[in-house]
Amino acid sequence: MTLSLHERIRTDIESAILSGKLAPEDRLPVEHELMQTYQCSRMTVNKALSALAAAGLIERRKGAGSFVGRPHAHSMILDVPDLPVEVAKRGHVYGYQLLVRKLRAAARGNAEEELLAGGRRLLQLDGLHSADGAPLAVERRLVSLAAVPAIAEADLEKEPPGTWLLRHVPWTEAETRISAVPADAEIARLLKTPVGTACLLVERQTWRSSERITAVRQYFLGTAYHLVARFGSSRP
Amino acid sequence: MTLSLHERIRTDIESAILSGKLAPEDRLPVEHELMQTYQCSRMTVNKALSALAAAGLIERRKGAGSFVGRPHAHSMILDVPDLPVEVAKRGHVYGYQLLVRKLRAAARGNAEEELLAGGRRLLQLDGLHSADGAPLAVERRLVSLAAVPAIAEADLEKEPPGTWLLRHVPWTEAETRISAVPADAEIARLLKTPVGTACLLVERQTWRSSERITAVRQYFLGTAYHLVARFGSSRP
DNA sequence: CACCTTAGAATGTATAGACATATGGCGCAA
DNA sequence: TTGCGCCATATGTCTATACATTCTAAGGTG
Repeated sequence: MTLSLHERIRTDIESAILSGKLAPEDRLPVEHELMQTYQCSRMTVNKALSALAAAGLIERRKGAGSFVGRPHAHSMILDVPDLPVEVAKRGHVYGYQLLVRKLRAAARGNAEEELLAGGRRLLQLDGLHSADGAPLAVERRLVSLAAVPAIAEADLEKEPPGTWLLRHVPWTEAETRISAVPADAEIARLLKTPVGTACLLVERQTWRSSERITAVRQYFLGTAYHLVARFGSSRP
Repeated sequence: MTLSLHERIRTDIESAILSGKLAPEDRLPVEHELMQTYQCSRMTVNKALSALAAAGLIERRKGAGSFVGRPHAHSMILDVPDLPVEVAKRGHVYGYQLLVRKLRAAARGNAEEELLAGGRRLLQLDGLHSADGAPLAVERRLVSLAAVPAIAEADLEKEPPGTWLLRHVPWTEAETRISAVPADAEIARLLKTPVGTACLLVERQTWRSSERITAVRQYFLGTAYHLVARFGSSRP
């Protein structure tokens, strides 16, 4: 694989930074120096440096120069896969069972639900995810009918609502909270596990622009599931 | 904030994708059409499309065209904050206590430890994080002396090793596993909680290129801590 | 009908130049 | 000495063009 010139410039600088030859806050050669070094035009140098800046490795300041960025943006990519797909990838047979389907108003005094409902009704969907027939997770989901009227007619007996929503409703923003909680009586019964078992609790809300679409709480059997987040380029 | 032209083209297409106007696999207008639409040169269009491709939102195929990417959408940004900073941000007083500091060889037969050690010794660091004096998390960390010889002389009594490493050792890749486990006897004793309490277990390994730097297991008191991941721009 | 060739289309890379705009340091003046 | 303004510096954006590379589809040939 022969690299193009701007890729070569980019990787040269990248490895200088990663190897420590260039330390954080160090100043990089200015564009005209790099033009001379690589005997190329300024646009080519610019493309390489812009890519590094977009990746967060360097910081460019108009009028001042280019500088190596502070150690790291401590943020990683968290894969939040579709459960059926993820279970299948691990070699198990995925199953879903709809437990509760209920059209109702937002609970009075529950600010979260009232924001989600937006004056109209909510669709509550409780369900159980399983792998090879064994319970994996139980979820309670609320969907805003104001935002997604079409879901009232969707067939959600076999297909989990998360998957349906993924395919039918584009969202622009989402927030996920991850914590560990003991299973209460109801969760324990559904997951066929003792009360108090450690569960991974995933709470997620999604928006389209500023309109709230759905909120979900998923309780995973702690020993049977984990999330993975990555930073970096490689791929195991 | 007035956007530059290539930024405007980029955000226009971006919002068309996120709003669903452009579906995955859809073909984008070709560069010459966009030149006409925006009355600009091809380089400007190219810059916008290249940025979208770098971000993974679109895929460009030489000779064929540009296409909206597969919904790689559900990967989110997970903040992996420095614990002292995070605790302070929540308005508590952070504390750290080093429990064990031990230079040792990799455990025989433990492939993970042997890979990390790389033929040399490991530094084992066990410690307890607390907020307002109450135990928050216990961690066991192994650092490769082959990769980070300098840590042998570091003062790690007050400053947690994670913070020291963040400041002194650049890493290029990291992987985090998140799961929920019950506290065993030792963890429970250190966290001053009953055996079996639900704990959030965060396991992280970091590399510089292909050289392993450190591996850590952190047990968080489930009720006292949570992680947050986001997708999208705004939101508190 | 199956296969090969080929022309056109679309992106990839690179050049040379122009003007815009933010920065920081130097020198001049109060 | 201090403060202000100017200017050289460096990046930001954009143009117009050129040629390379790869894919697609049309059309011809056996």
